[in-house]
This record gives sequence, C-alpha cells and structure tokens, in this order.
Amino acid sequence: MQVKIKDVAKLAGVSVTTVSRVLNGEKYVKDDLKEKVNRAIEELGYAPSQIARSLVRKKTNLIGVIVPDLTSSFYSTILSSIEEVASANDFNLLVCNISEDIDKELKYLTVFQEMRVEGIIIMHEKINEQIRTLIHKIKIPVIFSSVKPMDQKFISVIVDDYQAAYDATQYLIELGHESIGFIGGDMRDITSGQNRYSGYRNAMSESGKKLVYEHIRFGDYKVRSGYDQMHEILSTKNPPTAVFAVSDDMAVGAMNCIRDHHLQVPGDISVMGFDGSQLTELVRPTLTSMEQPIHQMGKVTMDVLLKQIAGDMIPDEDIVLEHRLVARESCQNRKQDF
Amino acid sequence: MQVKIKDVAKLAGVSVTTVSRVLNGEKYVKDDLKEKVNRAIEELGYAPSQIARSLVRKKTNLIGVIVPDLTSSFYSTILSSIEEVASANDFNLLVCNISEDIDKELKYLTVFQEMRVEGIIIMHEKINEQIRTLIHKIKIPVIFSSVKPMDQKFISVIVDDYQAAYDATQYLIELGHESIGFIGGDMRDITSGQNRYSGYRNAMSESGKKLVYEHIRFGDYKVRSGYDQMHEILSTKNPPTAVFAVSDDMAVGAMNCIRDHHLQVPGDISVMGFDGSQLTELVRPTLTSMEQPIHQMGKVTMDVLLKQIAGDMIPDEDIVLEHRLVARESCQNRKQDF
DNA sequence: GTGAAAGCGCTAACAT
DNA sequence: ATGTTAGCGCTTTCAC
Repeated sequence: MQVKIKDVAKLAGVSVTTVSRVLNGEKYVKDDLKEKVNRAIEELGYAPSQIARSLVRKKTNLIGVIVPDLTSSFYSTILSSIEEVASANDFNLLVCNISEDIDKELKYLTVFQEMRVEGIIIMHEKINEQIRTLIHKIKIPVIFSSVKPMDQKFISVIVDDYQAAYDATQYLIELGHESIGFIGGDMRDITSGQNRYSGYRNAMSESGKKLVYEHIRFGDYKVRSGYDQMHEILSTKNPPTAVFAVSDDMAVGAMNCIRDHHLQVPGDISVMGFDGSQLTELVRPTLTSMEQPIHQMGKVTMDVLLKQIAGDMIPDEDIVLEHRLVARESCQNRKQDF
Repeated sequence: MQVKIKDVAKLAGVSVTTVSRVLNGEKYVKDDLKEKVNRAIEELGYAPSQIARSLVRKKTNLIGVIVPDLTSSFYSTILSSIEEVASANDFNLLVCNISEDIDKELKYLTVFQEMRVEGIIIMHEKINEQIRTLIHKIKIPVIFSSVKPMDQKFISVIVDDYQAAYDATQYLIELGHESIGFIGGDMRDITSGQNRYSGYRNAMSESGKKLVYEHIRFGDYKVRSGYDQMHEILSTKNPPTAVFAVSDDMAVGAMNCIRDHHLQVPGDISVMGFDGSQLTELVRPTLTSMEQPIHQMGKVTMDVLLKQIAGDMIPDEDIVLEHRLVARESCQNRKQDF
C-alpha cells in the first residue's frame, strides 16, 4: 500500500493539514514542525498523489498532444520543443500517435477529455465531421500546430504555406528554370496540400510559365512517394530542369530517383525541398529547402496554449511565423553568367 | 463547471450508482434505465472523470516514458511502437524528453511517482547515484529499452551489442579489409559505448589485426560527431580502408566527410553503420548497417511491462533480440575475385 | 500557527 | 435490479 499524507502526519506527530502546508510551501508553519514533517516524508519516501490533488484542485497540469507520425523528424522536432516549454512550466504531456487512424484520434480526444487535460495540441488537419463535433463540444482549449483545419474556431501556429511555396517556386524561376515540376502533398490537406500547390501554380502563371500537368504529381510527404512520383515525372518526354517537392523527405526521394536514372542533381535537375528538416544538411548534395521554423513552431504553440489555459487574452487569429529559403547545393543557376 | 455523474443521475432520474453501472458496462441494469442514462449522458456531453476514477480504483492506466532525444529517429521509432501497444491496451503515455539533462530525469521520475504511473520505461543508461536510489525506492515496475544500465535489478530489452559489433567488424574483415577504423559512442554508456567497442576490439584481435589507435575515435552518436571524428581519422598518415561507426547517424556523417575529402564510398573507404534506421535506405550510397529490430524492441518492451503490471511472471533476465547485418552499398569487397 | 472536518467525483460494498 | 453510503488521498475553509 502506498504511503499517504496521513502516515506522514502520524509519524511527524502533526495533523494532515500541517503536512499539506509544508508540501505546498505555505508559511504559517513553525520551522521545527516543518523539519519534523520533512524528515517523516524522507523516511517514508512519501510522494503526494497528483491524482488526489488534481481532484480537489481541479487542475491536472496535463496537456494532450496528437501527432500524426512520431517517426517523422518534422513532428518529433515540434514535439520536443513543445515538451521543453511544457516541462519548464510544470506541465506534462500525454502523447498520442495517430497514424492516419481517424478512429484513434476520436478515442484519444475522449480520453483527453476524461483525463481532464487542460489543453490539447493537434498536428494534423484531416478532421471529419464526428471529430469536429466532439472538438467543439469539449470545453478544453485546443490549438493546432503546423496545420490549419477548415475551422474558424481554433487558431493555428503555421507559416504562410501559400506564400512559402510561391517564394520557393519564384526562386527556381529566378535561377532560370523554365520547366519546373511539382511534387505536392495530399490535396485533402489545406495547409500543406492545397495552399502549397496554389503557391506553386500562381508563381508559375504569374511568370508566364505554363503548367505541364505531366510534371505535377502528388505524394504523401514521405521519402518513398517522392521517389515514386519523381519516377513518373522522369518517364515523361521532356522532364523538367527543376522539381519542387513540398517536403524534404519527398525531395530526398526525388533526388535518389534522379540519381538512379543516372542524372545529376543539380547538374541535370535541380531539387527544392520544404520544411528545413535535419535531412537537408545530411544528404549530398545538400538540399535547398523552404524552411519552416520548426522549433519555434513548437515553442510558440505551447506558449500560446499556456496563456489560453491561464485565461489570458490570446490572439484570435492564426499565428503566422516567418518562412525562410535556405539555399544549399541542390539547385543550380541555369542563366548564362557573364 | 464540468458536468458530473450526479447531474447525469438527476437528469435521468436514477441514482449515481446506476449511472456508474451503465458507464462500466455492468449487467443488472434494465434496458429502459440504461437508455435513459445514455440519453442523459449524450445530452449533457458527460465524460466521466478519470481522475476521480483513478483515485478510487487505484489504477491510472498511465505509463511514464523517458526518452533521451525525441528528435532522434531511433528513439522516436521505439516510442511509436510503444505507443501502439500501449494504446491497444488502453494505456496512455506520459512522455518526457531529457536531453542529457540528468536533473530533468530526476524531476520526471518524481512526477511519474506522484502521477501514480503504473510503469516506467527508460531509454538511456546514464543514471547517477541519486537516480539509482530513487528508482530503487519507487515501487513502480521499471524497464529499460535499448539500453542496459549497470544494475541487476531491472531488466532490459536489447540486442547483444558486443556480439553485434563483433559480427559487424567480422563482416568487414571478411570483405578483405586489413585496416578498419572505429567511431564509437560514449564510453560511459555500457550498452552502446563499451560493449560495442569491445566487440570491435575482440573481432580485430581474434583475426590477428592490430588496433591502430589513431583510427579509433569516439563521438556522441550524432551526424555531426561522425563527420568530425572521420575528419580526424582522415588526417592520419595511413587512413583505414573501412570504418565502423556505432550509429547510422555517425556513419552518415563519416560518409559525408569522406566525400568532402574527395574520396569515394565505398571505392576508397567502406562505411558500416549500426541501428538500421530509416537513414540507411535514404542516403547514397545506401548504408550497410548492423540492424537492431527497432520496432520489435518497442513492442516487446511494452508487452513485458504490461505483463509486469498485470502481476504476471516476467523473465528475470534481459530480453535479447536478434541483430541482423543488412548489406547495402557502402561496403566494398577488397578481395581479389577470380 | 495548528487542527477538525467537509468535500473534490467517482466506485464498491452493503442494503433493500 | 436499484439505491445509500462510505471512502479513495488530498486541499481548504473555518474554528481555535
């Protein structure tokens, strides 16, 4: 049987109230009593039950986090930043990995509710009607990180995906590429699917480049799909001289595919990624990428959520962080240099 | 104010016991009452408090996990397997990322205790005296995953690091390499530091190869240190024809360094990794690696912990999983072929 | 300064 | 088959 406050009180020869006071660092406890209590705690190896404490205080110090894929370097980096801020503020993370499993998300949302978490962070946007209903009913602060669901009620911490993709494409255009392929994400995703595709399309058309639909394909953000989609693009009659993939993972897959076709990156085909993950510095040639401030994203998400929990005013609009193009080796200037 | 069981009882016109019975799927509740209760629950959007429930049942369904580095693909993959098994058994994960911060571990161990988690998974082995004392005092099942601390009391789920490193080195020897460099881990780590180094050393000496201490260096498992240590090795008079790094990340760093010195992998120098992470398939040339069954490791860890929690008999010895050498492109056969 | 007692939201005897 | 009631381990008035 676990040792409880009563046991400590008995051993110290004081009331439970006094023990509780010492535990919570209140004043109005004489030093000698305080010491007695601390000795008893030490001797019994007593650890106060957060469960009981939560029940009376109506405060759990718990945050629920829903991650689409823990093995992804992008999400796990955000998660680690979230954890850092949470821990510094004495909050604990209840982590759930829902790999495309929408039922699991529903289940976890319910669990979070039952656990009385004080805030919920969601990192994916494929929310169906059932989830939307539940999420609206829950009276717990919810914030989205790195994604923006089609729902005005909740705020997101994101980059301007449209503009970022526009800028990335523009960069390739400025390097002198006429024909630029595109490996997009899931078009059911607004943030990383639709918005990035729109950015690419508009940058192209505003520069008078025509879209070659054979060179436009969609993957699932993972390395494998980048490889496969690149394979399709290379099978066309006139492959593009540059390809923009909306995740670093897909960009790396594309690079590998290009190499397996005995072509050079960036000599024959330039490749641009998106995310600014650890991979960019790790592959050779190093990957030029449209960088999201991944760490900051996690930090800001948690900061805002903590404010929301504290009842402070929080912005009622999305928090848009700066994207930044980091040029590395995978994109080549095609212009004639003098 | 949160809706509670009493509110549901009132609305349904029954006692709280009846509501509780419906909640917990007990029989002995007439169908019409059951329906009334369910309607009330639905109408009020009631979610039973796990906090209160835990208090009386003395069961939290919580597992505490201590990860050394969430951003590492190795640990996050184990974590995702753990999560999968936990979730399937209705356990929730309290996740803590301690990046070399031993104080944070101490703090979290205390938090876990206070949260009354039912089991603790630890994925690193740098435990100091203070932590050892605490961990022994806690009456919660503890299991180590992928590491083995110097402590007989707890079991670990691991591979045979000594044998795995031995086999990896042996493989390079069999490929005809006479001079094999080594990029080890932290020698304070038993599992991945000392044991792997011993495996390398013994494989070398048993084959009559002499150890060249200039070619033996130690890093921190990360890409950067692999690069830096390889740089040192390449600065010696007669660099080896093969290098064995005890993490895939360091192996990739080494490969990049070799390339930056205008040498070929594996033409000039072969590189062998350790872990079998996603990276192996992603870099070019693909990385030959001594594979740990990462997913299985997480699964088995959680399986055993659940048994332990259930009070079942569990093995009193470490659970050693099979390692497996996966040959890819980064190691070359130096023998004369006819 | 310190303690007695009520109560947080639920479950589980026990009674009916 | 349903309800009454006593706790689970703690905090927090309130009284002394």
